Amino acid sequence: MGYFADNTLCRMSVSPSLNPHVSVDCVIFGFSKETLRLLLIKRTVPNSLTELDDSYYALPGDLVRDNENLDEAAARVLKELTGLSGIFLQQFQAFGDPMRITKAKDRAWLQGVRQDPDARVITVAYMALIDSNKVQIEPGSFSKEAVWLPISEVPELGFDHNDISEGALMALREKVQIQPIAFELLPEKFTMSDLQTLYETILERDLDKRNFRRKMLNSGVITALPEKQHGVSNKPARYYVFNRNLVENGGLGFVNLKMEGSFTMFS
Amino acid sequence: MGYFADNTLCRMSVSPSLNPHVSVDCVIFGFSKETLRLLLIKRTVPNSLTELDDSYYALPGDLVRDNENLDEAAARVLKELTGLSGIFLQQFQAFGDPMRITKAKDRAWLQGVRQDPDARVITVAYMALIDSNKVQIEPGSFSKEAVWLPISEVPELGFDHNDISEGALMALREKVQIQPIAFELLPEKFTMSDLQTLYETILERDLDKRNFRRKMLNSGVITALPEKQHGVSNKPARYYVFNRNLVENGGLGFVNLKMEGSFTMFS
DNA sequence: AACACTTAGTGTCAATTACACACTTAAAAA
DNA sequence: TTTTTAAGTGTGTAATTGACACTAAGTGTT
Repeated sequence: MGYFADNTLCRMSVSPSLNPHVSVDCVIFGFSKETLRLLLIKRTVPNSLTELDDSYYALPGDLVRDNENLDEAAARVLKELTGLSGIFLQQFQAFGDPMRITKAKDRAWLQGVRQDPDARVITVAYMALIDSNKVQIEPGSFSKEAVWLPISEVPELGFDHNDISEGALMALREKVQIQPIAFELLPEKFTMSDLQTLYETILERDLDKRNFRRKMLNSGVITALPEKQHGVSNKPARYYVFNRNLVENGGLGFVNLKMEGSFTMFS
Repeated sequence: MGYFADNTLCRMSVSPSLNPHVSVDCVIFGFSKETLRLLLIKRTVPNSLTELDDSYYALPGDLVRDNENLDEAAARVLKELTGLSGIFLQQFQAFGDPMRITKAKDRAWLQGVRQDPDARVITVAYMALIDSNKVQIEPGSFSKEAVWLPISEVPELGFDHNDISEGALMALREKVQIQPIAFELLPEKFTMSDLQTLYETILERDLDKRNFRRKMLNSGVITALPEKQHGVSNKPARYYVFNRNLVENGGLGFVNLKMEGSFTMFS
């Protein structure tokens, strides 16, 4: 009933040509087994009319509530799904094509879940970077099932979520070369090889081992630990940690990881 | 009456905690007299209750219509105000704080203009880069008055438009160092000094003349014309043009204009 | 105990790029 | 003719990039 306390809100729909809804969607990246993955949820169409194939994958997302801002809404979605907060979460683009919702399955799902299944929804997309080991998927309000799928194996998703995912991946590729954020995908302690493999995976290109080490160490964004690997059947690798505090407090100056063949400026 | 053709739309407000409206706002940059400027509109509060000071500046913007996507809405706002289309226009951030509309003047203005003045509005912000000489301000639907104000003299704006403007400026500073977009702010033909002054203004720092010329010329993004200035009381400067086609067709590879003191990667 | 296997870890040199720096040139105005 | 103003030009040093191959330290096998 509290919803109706302010009945002016009901007038919102008086000018329907101007009234799309707003949601947030989270493109959640993880990295395991040398593969970039997305955390996707499985939706089952309620009261399905079609006999077969009535479930599909989608990005976790939800409508934005009145009492929260966009960042808060995205953080809420992330927390409800993974139980985690304090995660790297960055808005990257709003999607608002009026034709976003055309697929039959999408409409069927909305029919069962939304008050107004035909309303146009504009979505603000966020990307999250998670150490996927930390995630205990909570079979919560969004979905009974959530899975990490390699980005190369992401199937056709609901709505325009394929577009959104691809946008996120492109944004990640760019950001990773400008800001030291890749670390968010690794555990606290990681080896230099872990880090290099991660960069290679994101950028889809090989990097020189020695040059990579030199750059990373010179940049000052990581610190070597005394500790090494145990129980590996080869020379044990040293562990490193990301200097989160140093980076966030600007103790390092600008750190830029540029494209090969790029042309840089200025004096 | 057409508004009510689909009465399901009226149900949108049945769950009022989920239904913000969506607008676009344009941060329109221009460059003249060696100054970066914003194109702002003056809004006069209709049926003003307050005696004095019933007008204020704001970013041009409008609610998004049902039949257009976000980019189209932004282009429409830009065109209605300036008469121009085909302008550089890029989404940079969505703003959706529930407390966006708290100022008395904003509420007063909305009261006169919107069906539901109390509705929460989420706005998708765009930045536009214009050669300000091209603009013939059309006293159209948005405003009787629009002005170019130096960014250093932008007053307190309506809503959260100061935040949005600052966000746009930061985004511009970053983008200008990654992509050759500054040219959008200059006329077709410009001198090397024009270009350098523009960069210096945006980046708020001095650049070395010789290094700047060398970099720009080596980058291949501009071409020298045979033509020179006339009627200046000093050595006439050569004119250059931006190689728009070459850049847009990727004929140049990546062009990156980096920060001083930056640290780059990879091999 | 010796050896095979696997991944970690290390240094140098050549080429490119960044950065700092000061004088000459071309036009108009005085 | 001289003054004034902004345009235009080159070099040397330091820093960074990028290419490249062998040794080290463990485990598992024979």
